[in-house]
Amino acid sequence: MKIATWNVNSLRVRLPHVLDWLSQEQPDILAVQETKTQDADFPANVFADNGYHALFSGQKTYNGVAVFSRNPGSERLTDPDNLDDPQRRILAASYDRFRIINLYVPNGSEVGSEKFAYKMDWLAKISEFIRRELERYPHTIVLGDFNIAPEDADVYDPALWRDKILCSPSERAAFQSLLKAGLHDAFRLFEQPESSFSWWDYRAAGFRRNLGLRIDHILISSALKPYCTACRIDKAPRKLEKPSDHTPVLIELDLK
DNA sequence: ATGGTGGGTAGCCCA
Repeated sequence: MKIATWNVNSLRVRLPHVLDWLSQEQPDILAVQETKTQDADFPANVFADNGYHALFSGQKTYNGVAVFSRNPGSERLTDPDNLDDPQRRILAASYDRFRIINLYVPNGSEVGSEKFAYKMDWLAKISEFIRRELERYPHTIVLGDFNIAPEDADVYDPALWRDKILCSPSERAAFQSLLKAGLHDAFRLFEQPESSFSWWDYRAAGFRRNLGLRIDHILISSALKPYCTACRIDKAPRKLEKPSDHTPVLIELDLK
């Protein structure tokens, strides 16, 4: 079983890349972020034609999340009880053997800014929500664009990024607090190449020079951890013409 | 040199 996450930075623009990737990789689940597509315009029929069910929670211009899956999902949730937020950043749903929680964590702009305060508040509330979900659904995968590089090893130049947005101690503490709820960073369960990143700035030829950060993650619950057999970053889509600035991260689960 | 590029959308916001 293959499960992936990808910030596509506009589903409309990236539709050919997403369809090609689904056809090549044949994942069971693909969670995407930054669809920038309101629900009325979501191209669900295109995915149905390609053998994928789609759940989505979108808005105009900004944000938006969706989950594509071979089998239909159920118990869709977009608005946790403790989070009153018009921004479409979360989509949870249950599949045959596990629950998926797809997150588009706020970027936060700059440490200390109003958007940073929103990010930290959002993270605290989502962390509490995830704690409750884990109690109800022990087999859970939390994945998405976390907009947090958890460790210096996840940053091309840790000195340059020290205390900066995506790398600040409070963001990293929020990430650790998520793990403490009973989740594991699948990427770090396996040996990985050095300088592995999931996002590269469009500016300053970031990808060509591998000036990236690992901010897209797949966290698996303790109950699922024994069944996770691999986790990797697929850099191929980032090499295409007009790519997203993020590239897919995926895990393999051997649930027997 | 607080730059640079890209998406959505119509003069900017957001990443």
